[in-house]
Amino acid sequence: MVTMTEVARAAGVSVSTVSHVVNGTRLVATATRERVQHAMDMLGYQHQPTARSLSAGTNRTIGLAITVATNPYWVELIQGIDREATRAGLNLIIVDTRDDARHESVAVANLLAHRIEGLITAPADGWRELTLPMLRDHALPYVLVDRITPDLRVDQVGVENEAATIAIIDHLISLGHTRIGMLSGIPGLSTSTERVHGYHAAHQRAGLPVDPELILVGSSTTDGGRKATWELLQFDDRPTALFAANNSMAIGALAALSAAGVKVPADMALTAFDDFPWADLFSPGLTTVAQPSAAIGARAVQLLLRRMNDPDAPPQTVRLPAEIMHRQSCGCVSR
Amino acid sequence: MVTMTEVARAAGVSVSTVSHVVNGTRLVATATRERVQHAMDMLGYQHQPTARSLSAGTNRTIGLAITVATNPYWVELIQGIDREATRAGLNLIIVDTRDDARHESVAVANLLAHRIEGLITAPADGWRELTLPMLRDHALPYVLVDRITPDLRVDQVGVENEAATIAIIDHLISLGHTRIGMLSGIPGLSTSTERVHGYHAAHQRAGLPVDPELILVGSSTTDGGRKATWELLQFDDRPTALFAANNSMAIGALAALSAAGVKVPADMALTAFDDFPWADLFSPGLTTVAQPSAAIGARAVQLLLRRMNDPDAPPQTVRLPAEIMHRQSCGCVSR
DNA sequence: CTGCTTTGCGCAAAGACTTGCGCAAAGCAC
DNA sequence: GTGCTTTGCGCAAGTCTTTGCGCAAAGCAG
Repeated sequence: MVTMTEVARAAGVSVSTVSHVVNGTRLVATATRERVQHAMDMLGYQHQPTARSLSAGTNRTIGLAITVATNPYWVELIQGIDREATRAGLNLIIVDTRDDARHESVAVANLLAHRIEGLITAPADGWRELTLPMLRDHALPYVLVDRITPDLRVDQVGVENEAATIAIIDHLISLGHTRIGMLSGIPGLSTSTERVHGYHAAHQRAGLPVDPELILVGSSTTDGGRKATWELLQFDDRPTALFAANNSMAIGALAALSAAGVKVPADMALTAFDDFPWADLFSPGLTTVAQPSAAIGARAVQLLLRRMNDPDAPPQTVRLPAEIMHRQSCGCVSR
Repeated sequence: MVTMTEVARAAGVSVSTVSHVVNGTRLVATATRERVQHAMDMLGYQHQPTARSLSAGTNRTIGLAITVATNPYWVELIQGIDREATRAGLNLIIVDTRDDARHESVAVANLLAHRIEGLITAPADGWRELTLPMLRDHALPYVLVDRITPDLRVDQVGVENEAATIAIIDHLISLGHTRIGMLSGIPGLSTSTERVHGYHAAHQRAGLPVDPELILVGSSTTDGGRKATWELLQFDDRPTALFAANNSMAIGALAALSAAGVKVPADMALTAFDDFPWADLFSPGLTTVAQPSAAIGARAVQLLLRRMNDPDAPPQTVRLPAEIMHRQSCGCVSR
């Protein structure tokens, strides 16, 4: 492996000078700089940030701890983070948390061992007990994405769950629906509770009573969505519209409805949180709430950068607006 | 940050002893070892593999360079690699290649900077020119997954594309189909060509002629699949069955067929490569070729381990068998 | 008790890089 | 020409860990 020492010898300068041209940390005469550059090219010098991090304690690398899941929302989030990190000159390395607090903590320990200087994470349930203490021990700057913890003073980015839910429920109400079923996500996650809040708020605003029986837990899975939908279909006083709090449950709902021979949107209107690329390939096309995943990711990187530069900055919670993608399943017959 | 020096002082031993108890590299008297352990616990010592890699040149970390995509196949592959790496005591860090050779090379350079000791990658087109030379320069052990390059003597793992395709086409033929349309993937990738080979081989074996017009490029995307299907529907002598070479194209096909009012499987049988969780939620359920993604990932890790231990071992190409998931879309009315 | 082996541990160099300090040369005003 | 400021660069210490070498103590056979 070719080291700075060799480059220095080849260029006839000291290693400190080589270091300074590599990092641009102090002025180096143009002629000297070019000699060094040339020597590096000749020898094929490869910088070793890992050694730098030893002495300088910095390597421009941030970590992302997230669950690697098939959900397009996560994938776009990761892509958004990756792109923004690249733009900011940061290296990004990713580890899988498996959405499990125990595994999350070992994954983060792994990142820590690689001397990351900041962390972005979509915390699993149990994160506060297992992972957070490690981050504090290391005084590592971090920001939370997707899942917001309101009672914690930390930097975090998510979508406007409540407002978006209100908007879509509102839409259903304006179409004349008064009994709207809801399939809610994994209990305990902030995203789940916020969406339920939105459901209530929309009803209240419209002066409509909420029938608590219409809110079923679908646990964010396809199977959970299917079962919950099936239950709703058993009611004497069936809902006429359905809102699934994420895309997997929506797919489950779709399956249950078609199995039961319920026509969408004629017999039942259907809407969902989370857009996905083939949402309009179903017939009818699914009306969804599209999260700005990439923007959320980018914003997370920016927050992290800010925190890395100023550890004492006041913590910030950012909410990005979502967009309703009108298709056919809601029955409003647009396009 | 607490270093070995501090632990050593606290335990009243030298740093070398601390290092040896941490790594188990030489015999340390039980009493001493316990003192050191205790000191580490008290001080909350965190090992710094990055510093080790400086002097010892090893840190037990491997990298994964892969495209972070919504395709469930990739996701399961990543999960398989992650689990097997954990089992083997290896740390895994992931970077996104965006399935683009240029970006892939910077991502790999990033990994290299973190002193990984091995790499698993699903190479993008152009990999041989941009990334491979870097790997060779660094003498880095690596293994390829998913995409097999037959003319390169390297370690690689993939699925039996040809055999699996033969099996599924055979199934269609046995159901009486003689004109079978094929939607093929991104041209140039080994997976694509192998599946086309399988298509031909199955026909040959059955003594059936191949009509080249029936093989259309769908480029592995939903949209490509839809367009190609639409074209096939225009033929006077329409195919009676369809085989999509990946899941995205299958979804596109499904969309095109339903838009055209073609009933599956009555008017057109449909099968596809790549299973996905909600394949049986469509009606009819999609008959697919399921790849053992997790097993492929695990195997890749094993191959890498072997190569890391023995750089001169003969390169190995591993093919894992796929499984046909019979559902309704093929028209064979199983279950 | 002597001399040899084994067991247990410390010393110090090495590994690749950064950076505070300080020196020398050049530039400049007077 | 003199004295002061810039500009440009080298020296060497420091970062955390590993490991070859070698020393001391303990164990043991004779």
